[in-house]
Amino acid sequence: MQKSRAHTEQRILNAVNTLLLNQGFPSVGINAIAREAGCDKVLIYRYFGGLDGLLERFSKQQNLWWDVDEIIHENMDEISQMSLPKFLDILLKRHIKAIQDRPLTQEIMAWEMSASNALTLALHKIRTEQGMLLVKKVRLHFNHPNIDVGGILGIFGAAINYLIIRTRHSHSEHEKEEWWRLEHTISSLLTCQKIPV
Amino acid sequence: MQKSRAHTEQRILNAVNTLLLNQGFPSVGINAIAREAGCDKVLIYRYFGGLDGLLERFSKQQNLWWDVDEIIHENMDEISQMSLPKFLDILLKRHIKAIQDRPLTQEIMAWEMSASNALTLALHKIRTEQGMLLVKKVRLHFNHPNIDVGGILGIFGAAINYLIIRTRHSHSEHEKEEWWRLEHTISSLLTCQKIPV
DNA sequence: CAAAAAAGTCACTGGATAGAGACAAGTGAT
DNA sequence: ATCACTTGTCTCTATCCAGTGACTTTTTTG
Repeated sequence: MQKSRAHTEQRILNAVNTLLLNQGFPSVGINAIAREAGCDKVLIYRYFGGLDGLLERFSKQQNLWWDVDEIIHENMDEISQMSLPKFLDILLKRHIKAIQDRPLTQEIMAWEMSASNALTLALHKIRTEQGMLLVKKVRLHFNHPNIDVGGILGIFGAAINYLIIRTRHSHSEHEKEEWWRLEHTISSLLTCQKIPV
Repeated sequence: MQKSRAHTEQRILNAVNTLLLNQGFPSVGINAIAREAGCDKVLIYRYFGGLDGLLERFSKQQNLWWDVDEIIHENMDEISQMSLPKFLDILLKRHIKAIQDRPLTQEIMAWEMSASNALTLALHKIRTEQGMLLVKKVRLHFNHPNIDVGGILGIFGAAINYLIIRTRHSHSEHEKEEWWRLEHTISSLLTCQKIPV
């Protein structure tokens, strides 16, 4: 084991990752991280200035949220041939996939429900920023000023986040079916084909 | 201070309530409860068999969730004059109010995101039961077999829960407006008046 | 009134936590 | 090679936590 600050810092950062994924956020503390990293906890204070500094650094080297290009990768022509509901439906499906692919983000979103720290703040910031960018971009292509695109994406996004967080540790076969049902219901609500008056 | 088991038990149960509301679920432990109740923690073990037993008793004397009658108080005639979307919209607005009126439930729902215990299990049980009853009752009045009433209520319910949990400790004036916007967007989505193809 | 049962107090164990200080070992420059 | 600096280990304090056993006080019961 070499004596190099860079390597130790990385081991500590990796320990945060491992602990969050395997034990969940309640286990993330100075002692547990040092134990997992195989180093002394005093190094966490020296190198990162404590847990909050560490989490802030950690947040910066992680890809915690989608950016707009991960959610919209059509060109202008393809978009303009679509209806707004259809397009929103696609965006939400990509949002689901993006969050499902980020178990770390799921854990931090769960953490967000009970506490505030450098990690949850970083997540909140990037999510808000990208959310506004996304709405702006959608607005650019579809001119329906009386439609609350942000509100619609916000509601379905909230529902998706809630369901992902609550089911993040159960991996039954039944679940795939549930997610399929969810996506189907979202599509129905957006495209309004299913509810007769 | 009298020496009566019944009174002490009630003081302990009240302490759980106070702690959950004022300090949040991370503070709910044997020591803190005993301190708040002004008694020795050994009594919690004797009377309730430990924290889990206490939480189970606590859950039984609380009104943690709506029952169907709190959500549907129309008679059959009134319902049959309504459209299904309009009716679901009303149900969801009542759900919002019912949860907003139960700060204890909000806290337990937040707890649910990070742990499982007697309280979260009790909440999960009653919520599932009442949810199924509600869907059943709606189905009774509106015969639209191809509409996934449970799915629709599930999605909007999830969104509402998520937003309530995340904003449960911030009481800005701005928020009332946000909730109004939320209800408005839900109405739009259900009644499908706002999204042209 | 006296004995038994219940209610309540106190002190302890064993384990975990967040910090800080003292010290040893390695590294680089002169 | 020596000196200064960095890296890393170890120890110590002070709290907090859940849980248990021994004890005293009060209440109930015969």
